Amino acid sequence: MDSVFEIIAEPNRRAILGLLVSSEQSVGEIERRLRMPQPTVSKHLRVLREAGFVESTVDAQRRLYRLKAEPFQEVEEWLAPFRRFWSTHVDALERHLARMHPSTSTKRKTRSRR
Amino acid sequence: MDSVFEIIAEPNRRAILGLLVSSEQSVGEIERRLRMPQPTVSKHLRVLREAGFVESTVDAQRRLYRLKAEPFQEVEEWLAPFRRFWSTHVDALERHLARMHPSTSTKRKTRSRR
DNA sequence: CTGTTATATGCCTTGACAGGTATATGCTGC
DNA sequence: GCAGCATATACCTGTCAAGGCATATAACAG
Repeated sequence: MDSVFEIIAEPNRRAILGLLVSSEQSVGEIERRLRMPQPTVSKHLRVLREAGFVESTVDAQRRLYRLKAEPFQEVEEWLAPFRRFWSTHVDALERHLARMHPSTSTKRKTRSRR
Repeated sequence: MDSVFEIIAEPNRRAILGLLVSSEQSVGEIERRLRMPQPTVSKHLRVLREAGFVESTVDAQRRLYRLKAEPFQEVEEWLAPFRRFWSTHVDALERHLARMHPSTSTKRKTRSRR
């Protein structure tokens, strides 16, 4: 598993990363919040740790995991050239997202275009 | 293959997307430039097309592929919360370094957001 | 020391996906 | 129509990673 993209391809890993945005969490908390078996959590955390997405510190019997920045920046760098390209096509994106996630309300001030 | 992240997890697909940043390309050109067997190119293009990363138009016997914007911005949206997180770290680091080495000029790519 | 909680690891099975090769489809010009 | 080029698809196979379950390690409480 070499690239950061393979790491974030896994939905459960993205869920874990999402949890850690707010604050550091113990394995048990992640297990509880994501309703995910403990070995699964540990294994994904291992992958994330070895890829540099997270780091852990010991707190008694617990281990607290928190995010690290670098791999995210790697994604950011890859994305950069495409950003220049897509910024002219914003309207199409909104239609696209509306199709993919019909429930998600776009919280934009509805300036009634179209 | 449901999420955009699984799509871009494949190195050859990222290579194809990279090629298309500059301009649209035919299958044969991609095949030539990436030194990749033609069926492989076609298969990856199919995946990319079905995921909305590219679209094609017919030009005689050739098909010209070009990028589409939406899926990239989906990645962008996922990345956004983490960007907030890491940029504060970077800023903190810069302040730290500024105190330590007041003479050092920060030659950073101008981070155009926030 | 013993039991209990928290986390990590090992083993096995299963499924998905990428590559290779062959072949099919489609368009063009004669 | 046929020949030739460009692209797509079908089929097969190997690989690899994720999940389930059992078990190992580690730190704490008593």
